[in-house]
Amino acid sequence: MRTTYKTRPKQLLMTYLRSVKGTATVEDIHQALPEIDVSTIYRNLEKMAEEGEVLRFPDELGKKACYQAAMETCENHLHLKCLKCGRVIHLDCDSMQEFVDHLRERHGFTLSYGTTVLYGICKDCQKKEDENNQ
Amino acid sequence: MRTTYKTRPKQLLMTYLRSVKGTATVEDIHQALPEIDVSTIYRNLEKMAEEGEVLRFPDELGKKACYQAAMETCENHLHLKCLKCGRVIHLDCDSMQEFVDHLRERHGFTLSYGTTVLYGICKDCQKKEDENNQ
DNA sequence: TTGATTGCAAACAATTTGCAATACT
DNA sequence: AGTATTGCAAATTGTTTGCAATCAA
Repeated sequence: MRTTYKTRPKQLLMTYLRSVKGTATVEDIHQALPEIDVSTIYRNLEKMAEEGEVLRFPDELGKKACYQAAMETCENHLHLKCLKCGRVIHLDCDSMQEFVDHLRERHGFTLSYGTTVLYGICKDCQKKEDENNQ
Repeated sequence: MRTTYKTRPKQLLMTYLRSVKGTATVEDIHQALPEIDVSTIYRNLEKMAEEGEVLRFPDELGKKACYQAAMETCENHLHLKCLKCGRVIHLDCDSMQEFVDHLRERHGFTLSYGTTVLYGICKDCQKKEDENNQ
């Protein structure tokens, strides 16, 4: 019989996470809620992530975790990063939606969310490269 | 005038990375090449990643980095992770290829590589859920 | 009251940095 | 010779854990 207590730290944590637009690192959270110990933050986030209340992502460099409150309408973020110029292209919803539909139709998989960066060469850099090779 | 020396550690590193099918962690590399100090491995990998010679990914948990020699044909990894059962579905190449083509046609973006996990509900869990709601 | 949860401090793991010694050209 | 690069050791950063004190039910 595993009971769960509704404690102050937990409530503050969720309130804070829900108030944040995007993702927050443990450091962000601890700065916003200095009265809560980092170990408590880590412990709760892990549990909440297991239960699907919050989502966990690796940060851009894979060095720390980012958390985000799981919303009803969790946006799918998809970015295309050019290996040459570093430009980040935000993939529009239609392109994403098509892919989401494809996943459902062909794989029976209902996408809830995803954050990722795809690396490649963008249009402009490709053009430049082509011109140089001419 | 920034010159670059072709040193033994660098060569061993690249040879090793190219011999590995997928990605390798710094630990993997250091175990394979114990004569090279980890700091040297880190320093070189960072430089190589900047120059595009190797690719850097966060590992599954976002706790450490994985590196991979940048190949001509760099496989795109795409996994679908079910939020319910945790099952990981490996997305087949065709689905991926379609998406890659779409990116090129519609966005002029040439995808080099990408590693990501998309979270959602898999077919089986959906079925179970539907049955329960009936 | 009883077990879940917290804060603190110490442990761990991954990565980075300073610096003197060494290797490359 | 002169600079880039290395190995080593120490420092940093992100995360986890043990444990006694505290809190929620």
